[in-house]
Amino acid sequence: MGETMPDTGPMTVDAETRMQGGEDHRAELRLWLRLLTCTTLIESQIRSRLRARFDVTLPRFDLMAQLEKAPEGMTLGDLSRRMMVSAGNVTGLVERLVQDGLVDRRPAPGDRRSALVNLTDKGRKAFEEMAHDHGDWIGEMFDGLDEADIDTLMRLLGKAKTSARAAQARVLPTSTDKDDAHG
Amino acid sequence: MGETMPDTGPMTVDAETRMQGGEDHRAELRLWLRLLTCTTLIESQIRSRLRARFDVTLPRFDLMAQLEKAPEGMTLGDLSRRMMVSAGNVTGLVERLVQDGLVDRRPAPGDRRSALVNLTDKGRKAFEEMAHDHGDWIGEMFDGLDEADIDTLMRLLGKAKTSARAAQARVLPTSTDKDDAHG
DNA sequence: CTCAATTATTTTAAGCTTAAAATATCTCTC
DNA sequence: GAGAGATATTTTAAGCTTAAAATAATTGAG
Repeated sequence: MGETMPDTGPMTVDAETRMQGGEDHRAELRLWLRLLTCTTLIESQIRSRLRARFDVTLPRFDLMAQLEKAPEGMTLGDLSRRMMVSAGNVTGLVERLVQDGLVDRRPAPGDRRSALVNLTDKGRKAFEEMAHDHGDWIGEMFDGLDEADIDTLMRLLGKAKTSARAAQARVLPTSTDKDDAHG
Repeated sequence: MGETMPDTGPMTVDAETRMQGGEDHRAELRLWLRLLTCTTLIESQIRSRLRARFDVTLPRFDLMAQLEKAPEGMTLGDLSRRMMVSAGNVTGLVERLVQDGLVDRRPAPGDRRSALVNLTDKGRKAFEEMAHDHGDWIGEMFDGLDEADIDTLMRLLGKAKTSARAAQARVLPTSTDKDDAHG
């Protein structure tokens, strides 16, 4: 099959052959790498600037950012889900933030398993200051994009998000159905 | 100034006032959060599937992926730059991969400070198997995007990457400006 | 009510990650 | 060819992160 055909560049005989049975995911892989590069690039800068100017770590800032949007406080489980990190991770972060006096935790009313975490006054004040600079940094980082670029990215990343969640749902046994006849 | 003006919703006097001196970065912040969500979502799934099916961590897979593209091997410094992680991080990862027999390291010819890292036969074989599934997973994850979506995302994320690097260059005083090379 | 399953959190062990300091080698200039 | 500065890597300390097991409280079915 095609043994005399010369290599004609990216789309070689091998690649075509491979596509008969499975699929080629070259474009998707390149997209994934670029997405990862972008995120890593921005994340590293934010981390390093937060440390340099405020002596705070990015995960602590992220946790405080969640709390700032929740005046009633959040449980550790809420934080874990919103931040998309493990429960044990949140336990440790909250511990250290309590130590710093930036958040407090108290028993949740009505459920003795849960604790409610809140920003302290000190924490709220510190966060506002950091958030102001953080916003400027993000603005600077995306300076090269115009409004239309941002809109388009929001839309397509939304699509990607939905697609990735669908893949996740397909692979997770999903919850409590012992007799899911059709997956 | 404006002391009798009532609060009229999201765009308050405070927000407008703030915009006189500085800028508002609401759209950019939302974009950053969405970018981060997408990356985290995909990264978590890849990490968990790599662990479940191959008992390997994502950083080890990433390091092997770099080596696979470099038949001549890479120094630790090369790996650190390409993977965008610290040098000390690479030291530890290589150590553990050598332990597993997946890579080897030997003195770099001509520079006694450096070491060249290469995939072993075992490592190359293991990587190829993992890479095959990994490609499928990424393909599945971006299943909801068509070709045009992917092209547009590549283009706009490229723009974002350039913009973020520019911000970085502006803040780093010392740089020999070698980072625009991408292989 | 009672017990099994679920949910919330903590603990543990292993590994990842960074920044900064330390070591060793190299390169370039005089 | 010596010494200053640059580069490659390792070490260290602290903190982040996960998966899995353990603990504790809640819920729901019978």
